[in-house]
Amino acid sequence: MSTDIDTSSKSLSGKRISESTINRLSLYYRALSLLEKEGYETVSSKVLARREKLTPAQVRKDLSFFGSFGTRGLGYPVADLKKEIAVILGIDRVWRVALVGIGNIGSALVSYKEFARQGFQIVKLFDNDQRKIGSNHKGIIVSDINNLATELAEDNIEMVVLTVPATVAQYIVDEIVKAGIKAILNFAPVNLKVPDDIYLRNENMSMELEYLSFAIVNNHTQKKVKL
Amino acid sequence: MSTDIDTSSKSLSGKRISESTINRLSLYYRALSLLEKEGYETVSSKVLARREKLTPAQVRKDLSFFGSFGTRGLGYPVADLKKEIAVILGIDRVWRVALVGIGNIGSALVSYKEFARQGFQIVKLFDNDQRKIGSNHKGIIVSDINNLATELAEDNIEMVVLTVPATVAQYIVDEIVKAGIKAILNFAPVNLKVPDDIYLRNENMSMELEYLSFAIVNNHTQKKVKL
DNA sequence: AATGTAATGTGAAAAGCTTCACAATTGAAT
DNA sequence: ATTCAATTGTGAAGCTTTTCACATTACATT
Ligand SMILES: NC(=O)c1ccc[n+]([C@@H]2O[C@H](COP(=O)([O-])OP(=O)(O)OC[C@H]3O[C@@H](n4cnc5c(N)ncnc54)[C@H](O)[C@@H]3O)[C@@H](O)[C@H]2O)c1
Ligand SMILES: NC(=O)c1ccc[n+]([C@@H]2O[C@H](COP(=O)([O-])OP(=O)(O)OC[C@H]3O[C@@H](n4cnc5c(N)ncnc54)[C@H](O)[C@@H]3O)[C@@H](O)[C@H]2O)c1
Repeated sequence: MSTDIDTSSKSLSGKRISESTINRLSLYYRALSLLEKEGYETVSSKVLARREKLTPAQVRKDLSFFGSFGTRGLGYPVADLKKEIAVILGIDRVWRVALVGIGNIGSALVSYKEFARQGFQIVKLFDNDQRKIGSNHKGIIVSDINNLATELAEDNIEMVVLTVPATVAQYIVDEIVKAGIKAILNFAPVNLKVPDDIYLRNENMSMELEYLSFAIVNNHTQKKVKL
Repeated sequence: MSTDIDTSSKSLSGKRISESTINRLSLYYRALSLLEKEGYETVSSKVLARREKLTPAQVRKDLSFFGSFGTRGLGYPVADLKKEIAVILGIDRVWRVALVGIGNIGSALVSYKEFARQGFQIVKLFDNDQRKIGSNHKGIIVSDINNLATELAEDNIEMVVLTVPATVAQYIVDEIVKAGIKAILNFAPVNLKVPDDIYLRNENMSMELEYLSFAIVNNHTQKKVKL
């Protein structure tokens, strides 16, 4: 047993948390939000697992990387665990996000209230189309892409959502990196080159449809593919 | 059963193909399309890997699950390999897709020409909003959600893209399943329950933003960029 | 024909991730 | 106070995926 006073969360130094674990934390967070609304005070790994189609062992293992949040015999305190996960994921704060490319998908994302509710506030929009620059989208005036660097800095932007055509995505991402942004969510179906210290995630919808196509054609089972 | 002579593709019975391998096939396909446009006739696993930030061994291993498509000393024939992958993924044909929920994100997806170019043709739209039913989106008249089952069948729809509010997603998905659809791409941030024989994929954008948030806050060293 | 070079295809090793299984702990019931 | 039931936290086992390394093959050059 530990003799010192344990402040629930563990130090992560030296530990490598897998991408899958991080993604599952998002699922736990979502499930806990719902459980909280439904009035649950505690939840077992078994119930939490069932809610997101995972296994109880997986839930416990994932959480154990970050601390001991549960009570043996009882389960996890819903509200507290939710807060803990928010801290781990870094969503216990507001992130100032800019979006570049106010086209079809960009407009849809700006209108999406759930992002702001999760702490991701889109506060800046950029485009290169003169008809769009200066126009108002959900209370935000679209800025000229030529002012990207200065306005990103002025507004303390920390993340950028990129929804420009694939043909210009690499050029724009280079500008975003030059401006000092460290995290980018890209929707263009192209493999962007960024320095090692930039966090880049890609949203690839065609890939998901192609997965479905493969599944049907090869008569494959959801988790483990059997041909 | 089959007494066919062996064609270039391997017999895959009993072999398990990982989800990652399938996803990487999509990336190879994308890279090959580009290489073809650029005029390349052959490509080595080394070059193909560099194009999508993977390793040459991974490329060769992935492809080897499905056959021997390359020539030692030379590499892979670009156009042929592209066709082979199209067959494997089942995108050497047109898929008839319906979209349910013509809101912000649904409208963006309907306008997205790249899907059709990849063989995913959105040919049917459904909504429950009287102001939307009967209206024209990119040449498609929005149908009443109440006619879902009959119209999906009449139109030989094989996949559904679901872009309705999270609160009604489970109800709608039940109807879609009842109508005999086997593949669904869901955008609502909710864990949908479907029978084992239904292929369901989820597009979760909040999860990607939360990953970025985690990465920044924890100064997370990423092994690889998420596909 | 022989040699050199490039690059595949693939078993085997290494690394990574998930599941197992159980001691430990808590709260409730007797 | 003791027993019982529930459930966590975790090392170890089991499984999957990735990487390694090299024999093999094809073509070009001499
Ligand atoms: N629409 C979808 O459903 C969908 C789905 C998946 C992926 N995508 C991808 O998302 C991206 C955007 O798609 P879309 O359908 O919204 O396209 P779109 O043409 O509607 O929007 C692109 C926007 O980017 C702006 N833009 C172009 N060049 C720019 C530049 N140099 N600087 C700043 N802004 C610039 C345009 O003015 C336009 O507003 C594309 O890469 C597309 O492949 C779209
Ligand atoms: N907008 C985004 O950028 C975004 C991003 C990620 C996820 N999502 C998710 O996608 C879904 C749609 O988001 P949105 O922003 O487009 O919302 P939206 O409200 O603009 O669109 C939803 C559409 O579904 C229709 N609808 C509602 N109930 C229906 C029913 N019973 N049958 C048929 N149609 C019905 C509505 O009439 C509307 O047209 C939501 O689940 C949302 O969480 C949206």
